[in-house]
Amino acid sequence: MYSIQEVSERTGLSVHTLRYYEKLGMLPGVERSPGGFRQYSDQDLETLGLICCLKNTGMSLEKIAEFVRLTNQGDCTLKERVALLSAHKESVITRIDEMQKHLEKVSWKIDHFTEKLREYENRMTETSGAN
Amino acid sequence: MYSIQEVSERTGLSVHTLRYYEKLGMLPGVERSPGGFRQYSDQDLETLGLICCLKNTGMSLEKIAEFVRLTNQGDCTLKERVALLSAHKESVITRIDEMQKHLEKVSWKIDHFTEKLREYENRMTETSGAN
DNA sequence: ATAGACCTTAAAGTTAACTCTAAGTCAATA
DNA sequence: TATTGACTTAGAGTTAACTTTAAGGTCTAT
Repeated sequence: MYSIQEVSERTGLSVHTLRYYEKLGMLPGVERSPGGFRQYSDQDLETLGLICCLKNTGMSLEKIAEFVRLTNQGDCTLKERVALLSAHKESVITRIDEMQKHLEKVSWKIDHFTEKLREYENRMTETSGAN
Repeated sequence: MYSIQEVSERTGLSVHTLRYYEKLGMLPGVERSPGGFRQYSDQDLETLGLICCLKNTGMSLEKIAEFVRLTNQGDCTLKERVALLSAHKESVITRIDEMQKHLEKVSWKIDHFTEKLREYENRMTETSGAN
């Protein structure tokens, strides 16, 4: 069992964010101590790991909460969960592909500016540093 | 020369967004008709193309505006611009890499759920559809 | 038994990037 | 010439994802 502070350190999410995620239904059923403190299980950490993966690949918190809800409904939602994750996977692959294309254009620009910079520095050298 | 409407269609940005970008300093010096309407040049479209590349690879509008300001200061900012774009390029490469790692974990989960789903469906078939 | 760290909830504030509204100007057309 | 529709500005509203604040309860070490 881990305190919210420990989980914060392990996941890199702030304690505020952890409570916020719970409120959004992204991490239901976290146990409480007699005093009402959250006590995270290894399973909770596991779930948080997947949540971070989904978040870091651009899934909205709302969608993640939907996925978690399905998970808690048991095996009868397995098909839906596979569909949800597969659709997400496809969209991420597409996005990475687009980013790579855009990045290529940025690379061309860098090359172009580097060339222009070389010319500019030559001009500066020819006029022996004046202006 | 293109009207804001035409530019909106060509770039996929809304007319609101185009004016907003201009207000943020991302596209200064767009010409105006006698009546005060914006008249975009081919150069403006070119600049918008780069802006979209930078935006779609995750650069903030503020950073893009900074880049455009440098551009308008002429060749003496070439070095800075190369540095800015190169740093951006590196960060995008890193981000793509991270996304691919996260995506791999999502793929494992899909495989795992698919396997569980197969087992689940077998159970359902064995009990000949009941429950 | 009490100080100080750490926990609680509810709700307001922040930031980025739009997105929309209001009130008015300009241009082509019936 | 009067209406329609595209354009103008300034500024308010929206959404996602936090982040902070307020007001207070709990735990641990002395």
